[in-house]
Amino acid sequence: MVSVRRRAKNIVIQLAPDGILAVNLGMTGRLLYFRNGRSARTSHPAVRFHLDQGSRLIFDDVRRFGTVECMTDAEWSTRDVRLGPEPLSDDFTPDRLMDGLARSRSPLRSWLLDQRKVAGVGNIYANEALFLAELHPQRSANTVDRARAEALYQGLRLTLSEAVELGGTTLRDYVDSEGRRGQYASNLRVYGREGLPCLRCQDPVVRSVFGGRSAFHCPSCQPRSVST
DNA sequence: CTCACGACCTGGAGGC
DNA sequence: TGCCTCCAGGTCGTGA
Repeated sequence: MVSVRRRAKNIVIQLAPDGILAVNLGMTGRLLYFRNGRSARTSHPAVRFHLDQGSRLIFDDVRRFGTVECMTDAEWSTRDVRLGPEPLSDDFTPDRLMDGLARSRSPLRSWLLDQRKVAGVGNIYANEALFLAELHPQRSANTVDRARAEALYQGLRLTLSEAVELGGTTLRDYVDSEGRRGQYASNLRVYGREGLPCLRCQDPVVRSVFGGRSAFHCPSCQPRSVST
């Protein structure tokens, strides 16, 4: 192993002299590291890597939606280029976001979940960013004006940087390689708060389902209509 | 091409 | 206690 990095929702492990191990945790996957001989407490181990001096790296996944793939650097590159920009990187700009939104009639929440448009945004952070930008999750992407696109850009950057700072969001299963849970769940502004007061206006948060998953929004702060 | 929807899996929570 | 239904952090294939 030479290095470990992240691209979108993939943990990218660079092997030498050529080769990539790409791990996608799916919804319940965990990549757990156990030092030399430490007993490996795993619930649903799927892949075990035996490393130097008795330490192990174990991919554990209850729902088996996660994947571990081995490929060449070239194969990884062809996949990499199909992914959208990293929202916390310099090549993600309000202009680029605005251009992407303008080309699509998808609901905003669906658009944000599409890894080809923006990389690494999941359902929780899509909902959070839309709340910060005061945009309705089902509003068509191409109806967003420049000012709102800027707000969504800032919302994405703020949400993701805060969440990274706190080690991510653990609703139930997620832990990092040392077994630590993410601490961002208690900082969520709208996700999972159905019926609870909006943090801006106190009106109750509404849950809806489209695209097969839950969306949360404040009907007052995030109106569906384009006007207002 | 874009978009909506179902499928893939398992287990925890809550209702009766 | 047990059975049933609903729900879940993601991604991919199909078909309109």
